[in-house]
Amino acid sequence: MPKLKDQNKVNAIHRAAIELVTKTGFSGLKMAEVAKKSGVATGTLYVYYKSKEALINDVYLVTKEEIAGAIINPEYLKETFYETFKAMWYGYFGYCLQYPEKMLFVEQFIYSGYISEINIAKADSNFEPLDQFLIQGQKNGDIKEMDVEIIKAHLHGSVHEIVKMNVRGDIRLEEDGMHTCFNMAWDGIKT
Amino acid sequence: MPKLKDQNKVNAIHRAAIELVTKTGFSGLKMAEVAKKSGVATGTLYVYYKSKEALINDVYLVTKEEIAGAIINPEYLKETFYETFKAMWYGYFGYCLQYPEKMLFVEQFIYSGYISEINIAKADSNFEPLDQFLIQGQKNGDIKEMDVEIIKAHLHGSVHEIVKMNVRGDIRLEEDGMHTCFNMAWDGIKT
Amino acid sequence: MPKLKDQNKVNAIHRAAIELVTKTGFSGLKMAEVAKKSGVATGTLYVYYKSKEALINDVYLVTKEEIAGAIINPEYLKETFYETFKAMWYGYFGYCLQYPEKMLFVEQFIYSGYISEINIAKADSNFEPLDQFLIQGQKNGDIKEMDVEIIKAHLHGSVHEIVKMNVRGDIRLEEDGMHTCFNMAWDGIKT
Amino acid sequence: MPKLKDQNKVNAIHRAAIELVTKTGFSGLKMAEVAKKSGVATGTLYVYYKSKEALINDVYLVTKEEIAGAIINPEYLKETFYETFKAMWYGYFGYCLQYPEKMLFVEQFIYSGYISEINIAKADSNFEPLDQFLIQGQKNGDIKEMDVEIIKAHLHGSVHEIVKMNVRGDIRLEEDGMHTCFNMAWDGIKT
DNA sequence: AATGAATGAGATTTCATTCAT
DNA sequence: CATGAATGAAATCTCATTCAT
Repeated sequence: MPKLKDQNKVNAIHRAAIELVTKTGFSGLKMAEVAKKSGVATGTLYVYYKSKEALINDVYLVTKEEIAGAIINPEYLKETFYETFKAMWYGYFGYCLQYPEKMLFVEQFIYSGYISEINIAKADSNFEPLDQFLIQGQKNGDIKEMDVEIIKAHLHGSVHEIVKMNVRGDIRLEEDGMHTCFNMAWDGIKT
Repeated sequence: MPKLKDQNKVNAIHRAAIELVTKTGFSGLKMAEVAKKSGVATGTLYVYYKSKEALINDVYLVTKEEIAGAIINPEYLKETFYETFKAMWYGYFGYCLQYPEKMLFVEQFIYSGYISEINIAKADSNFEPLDQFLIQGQKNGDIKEMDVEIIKAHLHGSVHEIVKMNVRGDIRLEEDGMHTCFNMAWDGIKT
Repeated sequence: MPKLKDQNKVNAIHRAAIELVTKTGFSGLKMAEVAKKSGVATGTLYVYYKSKEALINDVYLVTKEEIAGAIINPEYLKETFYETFKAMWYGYFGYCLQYPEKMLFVEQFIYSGYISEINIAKADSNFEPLDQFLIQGQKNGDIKEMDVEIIKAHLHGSVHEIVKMNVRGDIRLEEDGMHTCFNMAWDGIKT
Repeated sequence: MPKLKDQNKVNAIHRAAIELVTKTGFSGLKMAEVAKKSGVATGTLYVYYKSKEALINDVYLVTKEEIAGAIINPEYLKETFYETFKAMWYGYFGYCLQYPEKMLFVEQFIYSGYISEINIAKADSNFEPLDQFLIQGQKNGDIKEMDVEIIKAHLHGSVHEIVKMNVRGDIRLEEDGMHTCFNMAWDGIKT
């Protein structure tokens, strides 16, 4: 969490960190480069964060919140479970396609050696409503009965890997392809 | 690839590297620690590999081959597509459950900043037969029509995330749970 | 020397610098901490002093003057050399007991790497009358014949070390102990 | 304490650190300079010590032991308390004259901000025999009755300040001067 | 004058790699 | 081949000082 103010700078620093991690991995993330890319002096990074670790953890937290927002959105509430789920899935898939760096950052973070357990828990709490939604779907007989964590893992694992393929250029996702992906997701979990 | 011989040492070095990467990520992998954990001197690492990058790439290649072997196995060939697929899926899932460090190593490698493109291609070539198998399934109308890469991404993304949950202790997979996971996978891709 | 005015702030800055030096040494003295402890902004320190060195030198000079005043005091002039000396010694000892931070600051200053030779000489000039007094004592046969600088070194070295013990809590000085200390001092220099 | 070996290097590092501290104070001690002066690479310093603080603490400990050896020496044991004390005093005074850097290092260390309490206690334990000797002298009525710590403080405070004067060139100690200094010391503590 | 965020030179520390033994 | 102490380039971090407000 930033010590002081100037949200513009905080944003620029976050953006720089995320992009650099995506390009070179956590091992390649250098404070000097973050500084340069975000247009501040190295010392300034330490005005906002007490260490590289703190910076990375903050980026994680903020990004996770953003991701939660891409899934959990009042506009996505529809008549049926299916329709709501579909809106959420497309929300998430679209987010990942648009911001694959953020998706990658978050994914790699957990195995980066920079984890703060407290932050993980804090970040996870943003997804509470999603859990509730899925549990309701199970009660209504819409989707398979099993640990909600597994369902979420199955769903986002699939999304992530597909988006990664797309980013790497190994595939080229068309409108159609996306729908088939959704069908795989839905067919997998529906009863 | 190792410069010289003594397969025992090579194995010990691989094991150490994999375990350490899982614990601290690539950013945290230190040659000194690899040496200590594998019971050799730092200098010795450079007898076997010309650099950290070379070591990591070799571990990647060897592990990818091992993984391919866990999926593509003559014993898994059955009467029907479904049965063969099932055997393969369980083969992979079982491998990941048993060696999550290897699964994680391989997964993170691509975004580690240590990639050698040549190695990636070489590693991927091991999975050719799997592609053929899936394409045949599509021709036969067993599974959905779409880019095979996407199907693979969908499947292994799901497996990885579920295994990671299990490793972290967020869920506890029983015999039953595994079957439901398989059903999610199969229901997702079947026609 | 302060650039401008507001004696309250100057005093607060001095106090802060002295206390911090006592706690962490000159190597640990940070302008940011001086600012915080004295209740001003870092920038303000540079309104009053052109550099850290200038600040430290000013504190040194002012404190040395204060110390001279604790020793050289018209009220201390008595009938005999012994009585005057005794009054001075108690004056100095009492001062050091009351302001050990100032004593320590001054003591460490010389080896701090922040010395300005001019300031040292200026500070020393305050002690001229003490030199005269001691020389007179030698002429009268009250105290041993030897370089006055040595006598002063002997006396204040003793006082400082005893006070430091007391500050550290290694000893607990009572009224009695102080008298014995004085006797050590006097017996050492008397003829 | 050194991690590994090569006592030559350890000695060179110690010597460099002591000389540099004497010249520029603790604030001026730079690892790069210690490395250069002792003829090793900066990295090598960290092979021997885990931090600047550890290095400084080790120098302190070793130097304190050396100092204890300069005072507590079987050859100094004489017929009378007076004679033994005299030998010890000259031993210490001589040591300080010969190695003023070490004396200064030790003196400044305590207020350097680099103290490790454990080390202080460990270093002090070397002086146990001296305490015993002084206590015996009090029992025999040779010297004044008072806390031994105060006597030691009085004595070494005097020695240090006189030696410092000499080093600075403010005085020039002759054979004679030294004897007078001893007389001040002895007259001060004798009964 | 006063502020405190921003700076960047410079310090400490790390770690992949080398090399004498 | 094996070793591990030594290296030094490069990274992280600090902090005196500046400067826009």
